[in-house]
Amino acid sequence: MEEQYVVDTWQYVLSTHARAMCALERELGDRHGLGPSEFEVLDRIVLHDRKLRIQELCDEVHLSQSALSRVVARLEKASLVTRVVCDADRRGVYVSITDEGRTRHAEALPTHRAVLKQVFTDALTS
Amino acid sequence: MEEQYVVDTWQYVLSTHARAMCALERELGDRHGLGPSEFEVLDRIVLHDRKLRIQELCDEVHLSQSALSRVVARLEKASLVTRVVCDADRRGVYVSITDEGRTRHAEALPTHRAVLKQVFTDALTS
DNA sequence: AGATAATAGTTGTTTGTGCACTTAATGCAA
DNA sequence: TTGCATTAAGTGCACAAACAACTATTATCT
Repeated sequence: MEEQYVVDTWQYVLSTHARAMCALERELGDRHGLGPSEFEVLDRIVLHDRKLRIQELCDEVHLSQSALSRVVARLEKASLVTRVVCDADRRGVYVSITDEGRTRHAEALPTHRAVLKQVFTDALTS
Repeated sequence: MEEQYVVDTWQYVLSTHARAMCALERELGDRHGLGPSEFEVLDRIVLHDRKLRIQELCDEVHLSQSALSRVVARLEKASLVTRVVCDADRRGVYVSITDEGRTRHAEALPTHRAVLKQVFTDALTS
């Protein structure tokens, strides 16, 4: 693998990530009261259309288990998800989305996609 | 632009960024006592091969001005760079790399590239 | 069965980052 | 020159994230 390819790709990833994250934080935050991590968790649950274990979420969003635990705690406090102990394995916790959570996610989804589309478009034309 | 393209690209960026950042933090930290941001700043100065203004660095690394100010402060404390007030515009600050900084950067460079190469290779084969 | 290891999730602590604000210097207009 | 806006950089504060330590439950081994 070429050195220059590695450096260029990394530069692309860094710059895209920074601009998209920044824009998502602003837009999702201002318009829907959600952080990128909060949205991501809701999005995963909606995508799978079922309750998920913390660890399953851990595999999909790029957060440590402890960070994820706190994201879920914030979401629960905002009544967007509920936590229930799994009775097959009582160590585990299922996270379900509430109706309010579904609504909020549905509202935020177009914003999320629009921001990304904008960022990727800008990346091509600059 | 296709919705699916946007979602997939974003997923790629998120996952690559997370894995590379995590690995860089670990390897650069353990082996060279540098964070990714610290390395990035040193790398930019070496690349340009001259002292740079804080704001010039700001355009190249993806950090806020305040975060950058603190990175430079940490680097200065570690004697890897020096800060001198620009006498043309006395608001500005030049950041120069020290010999020790050059040495440390030269040591860390192969690690940095190797980590990225590894991450990108894994991404292709998984 | 009892002891030990392993796993799921939460909590304490530290650290890096962004935002808003401050300080200092420069540019510009009347 | 004076007054005011602008720009460069640093600082106080709040917050999210990672790491390590902890609790509770389950699996394993003798």
